[in-house]
Amino acid sequence: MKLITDTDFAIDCDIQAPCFQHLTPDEMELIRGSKTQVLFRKGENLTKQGAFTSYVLFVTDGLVKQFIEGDGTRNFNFKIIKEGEFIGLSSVFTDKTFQYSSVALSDTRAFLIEKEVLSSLIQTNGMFGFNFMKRFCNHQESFFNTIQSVVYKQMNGRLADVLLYLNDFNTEKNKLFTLLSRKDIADFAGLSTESTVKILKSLEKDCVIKLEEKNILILNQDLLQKISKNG
Amino acid sequence: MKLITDTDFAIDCDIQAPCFQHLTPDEMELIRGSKTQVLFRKGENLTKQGAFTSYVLFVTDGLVKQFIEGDGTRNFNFKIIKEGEFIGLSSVFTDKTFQYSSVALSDTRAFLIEKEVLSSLIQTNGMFGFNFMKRFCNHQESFFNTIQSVVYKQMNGRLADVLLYLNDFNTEKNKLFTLLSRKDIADFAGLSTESTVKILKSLEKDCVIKLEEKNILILNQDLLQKISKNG
DNA sequence: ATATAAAATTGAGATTACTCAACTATTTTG
DNA sequence: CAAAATAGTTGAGTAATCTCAATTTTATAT
Repeated sequence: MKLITDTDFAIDCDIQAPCFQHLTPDEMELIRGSKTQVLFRKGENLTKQGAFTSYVLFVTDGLVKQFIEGDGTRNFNFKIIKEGEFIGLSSVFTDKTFQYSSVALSDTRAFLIEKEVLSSLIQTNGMFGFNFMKRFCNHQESFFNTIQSVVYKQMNGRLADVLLYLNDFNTEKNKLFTLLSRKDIADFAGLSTESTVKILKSLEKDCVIKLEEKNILILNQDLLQKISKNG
Repeated sequence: MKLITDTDFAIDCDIQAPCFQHLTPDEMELIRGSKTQVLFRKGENLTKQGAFTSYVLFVTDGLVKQFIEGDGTRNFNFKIIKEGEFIGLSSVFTDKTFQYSSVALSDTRAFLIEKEVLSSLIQTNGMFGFNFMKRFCNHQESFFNTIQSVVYKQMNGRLADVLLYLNDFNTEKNKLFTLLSRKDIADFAGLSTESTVKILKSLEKDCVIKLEEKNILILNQDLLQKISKNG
């Protein structure tokens, strides 16, 4: 965890983020004064489940996985965070401790904003507050899909869902799949690593996907969506 | 669905609800003007998954189950709502349609508030907005527990979790368990009805619970909590 | 009150997905 | 670069949970 001294870069970032648009210059200055930018190395924790929350993170570069820690051997991965997204929003309103852990999948830049500052801005600037909450809601929406997948579907459908979800983050710039282990993918689907490997291989045999080293290419998106529905 | 004309009662309710404390008299009048009170009979839908959201509900009396609709034969019940709680808060910020269904377990009184009114209040009255958001967050918090239970635990642990959760609503006035079928309980735990019945019977044999008609008495809360942990 | 429908219960068998063990491939470290 | 550690793969056996069918109980309607 290394501090970045280049404040120009940091200031650029917060000005560009759409959620900061409704702030007055004074309010913007308040944010600037209370934030610090941090570089998280691949594998480092941005949040730790159970730890006290004193700040909110805003990711400006990199990829992060969010997960619920289980009994030690198992985690449940529920979200990938990319640049332009917040981590730990609920701490502003209610949480004393983080409900989940977050780990950088690649070197990740984020700035940390004291939650008291955000809290007071939300209360004094209703427009900012409303947009901030909008963001928070969007975060939560995906939980319904996650629960649907985990509760109703079985192995193939769940893994299909996960592949489709992860594929959206698999760009030229950031090849998400190459950053994830088989266990990571299994933890997204709530399956054992072995089952995950077996299904991946079987999907490859059926020409739905192509496994090249760690990267995964989706060859037949339609079929994968069908598997997601019927699973 | 029958309109209640007794507005005095309705006005009493909104004044008493703690979340309406930070409103000015004018703002309160805005709420009064935009709301209508409705009586939902047992079994009626308060919200229907997929339907357009035009209002938020505030329950003043009765018990409601919230659930995600599955493939037709299966639902996943994730929450019980009692008096003093909102339904459909996220629609104020983002949702065009309801993400879940809600059905009255007993005759339920609720008032409906146009979401545009709440939306503008949140933006003009930051304090109200902040408290409103706090409420919304508390609603969402339980999702982490739900996911934990569903993903990590097996039958006994999941059912134990569900019994402990439901038991908190099982008061003298409102005997929740008598309003729930075995399938309802199964849908909370994400189990088949048959498995649920078998575990209930086995818990009764071990003197952890007592089944009297539809009501369920928890005899050994500590043991149930242990089962929840180890399951 | 009786007939009918719905819900609860029970057991047997089938299915799903996991665990374990062995092995191979890849990555990391001295 | 070699050795060790980690990650990925595969198959066989096992455990968990579901499905189905039969039966009993409870609720509803005529």
